[in-house]
Amino acid sequence: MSVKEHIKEYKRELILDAASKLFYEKGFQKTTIDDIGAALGVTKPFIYTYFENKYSILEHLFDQAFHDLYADVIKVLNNKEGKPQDRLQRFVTVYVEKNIERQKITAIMLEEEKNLNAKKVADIRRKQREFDAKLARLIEEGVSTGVFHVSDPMIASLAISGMVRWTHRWYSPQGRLSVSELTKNLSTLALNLVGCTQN
Amino acid sequence: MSVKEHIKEYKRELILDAASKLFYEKGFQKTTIDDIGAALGVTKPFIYTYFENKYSILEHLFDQAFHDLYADVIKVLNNKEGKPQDRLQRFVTVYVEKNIERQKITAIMLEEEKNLNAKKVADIRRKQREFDAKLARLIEEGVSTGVFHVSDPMIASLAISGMVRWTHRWYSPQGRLSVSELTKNLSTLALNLVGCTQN
DNA sequence: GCTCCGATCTACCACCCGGTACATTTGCCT
DNA sequence: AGGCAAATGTACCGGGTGGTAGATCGGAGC
Repeated sequence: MSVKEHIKEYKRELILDAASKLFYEKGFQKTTIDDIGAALGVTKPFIYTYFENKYSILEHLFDQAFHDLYADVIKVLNNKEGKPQDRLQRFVTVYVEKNIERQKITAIMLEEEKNLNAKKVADIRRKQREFDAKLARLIEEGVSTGVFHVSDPMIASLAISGMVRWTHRWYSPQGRLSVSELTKNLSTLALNLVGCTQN
Repeated sequence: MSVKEHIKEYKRELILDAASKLFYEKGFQKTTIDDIGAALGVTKPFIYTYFENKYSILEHLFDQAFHDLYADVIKVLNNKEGKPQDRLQRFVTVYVEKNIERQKITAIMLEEEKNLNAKKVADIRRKQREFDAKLARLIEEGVSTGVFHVSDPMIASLAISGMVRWTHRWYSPQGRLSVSELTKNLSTLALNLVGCTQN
């Protein structure tokens, strides 16, 4: 990639950053392209040389999110080394960390899904289901080896996801809890939830 | 209340119902007053005789939601009869039922909060915090009587709320689970989560 | 059957905002 | 330095949508 292309890519990132901040604060529909421009000290056509239209900014934000939010988490889920209880603990830790680290985009993904086209929504839903199924399978392993005790691994999987993803609504880095205290607490609660009898 | 006023009230409810359906499907900003009118086979000025403006429809929806979503749940939380584990189980059951029963409005409350004014948001946040604190207190009681085992009741409270509220994203009445199976499962998971050692 | 009043509709306005044509500037290459 | 292309700004358009004024319809009471 040439220097020029690097610069172009960097400008795209700046736009995406400004947009994600505004989408998080005001919502997609209520932020105008002029708002994004103003945040960068730039005018509308600047934005349009880097993105086809307003919708495409949101779409890129979702793509970026899936890439650097889920990549690591899925890696942890796919790593079959260690006992199920250790794997679950590692998973919850990374999942919580990622959710906090990228709180804005996490919130946007939940709140602005309606503004995506049907194809993109279907794509996201599919990835989400795969993710949930992977976690369910991990829980199932723990059940079959006798360390976890739940009657329905899929529900437990969805319960854990809900527990983790809800953090974006209440956790503040300025609050009484550090991220590591939070991850420690939530991974313990997750192990409780699946009825883990060993550590 | 006179017959006339009853009819007026009924028409307001019809508008709110149509609006909530559309807000759920398309989002607040993307649904027009004409959309709402069309859904009712009626024109724009009809809506405006019952609501001051578009925003006020959303506000009434939130008020209604707090009234008939939280009223019963808070009642259960306030009811101090029985052992903590029974109370927690009752709470989760009712909370899940209400979330499913009023899935549309539950989703709207999470996704459209940005469209409320600052005062209303502050009001909602305060009610939410009170709610979370009440649940935390229940968990704390269980901890102090030795049936629950969590290090931070507030986090456990928020974890349970997340677990329950997430259902609106994945539960479908057409799916494999009945509501009662769901409530049974989730209340068990909640008891696990708080490390309940008795039943 | 007539009148009056309230409920609802027709028709319209005005503004906001996504998007674009074209002018202008900037900076790179020779 | 000069010229050229790419990047960015100025100025504008046009559609969509919240909101409203005044016409019209319909029913209750006499």
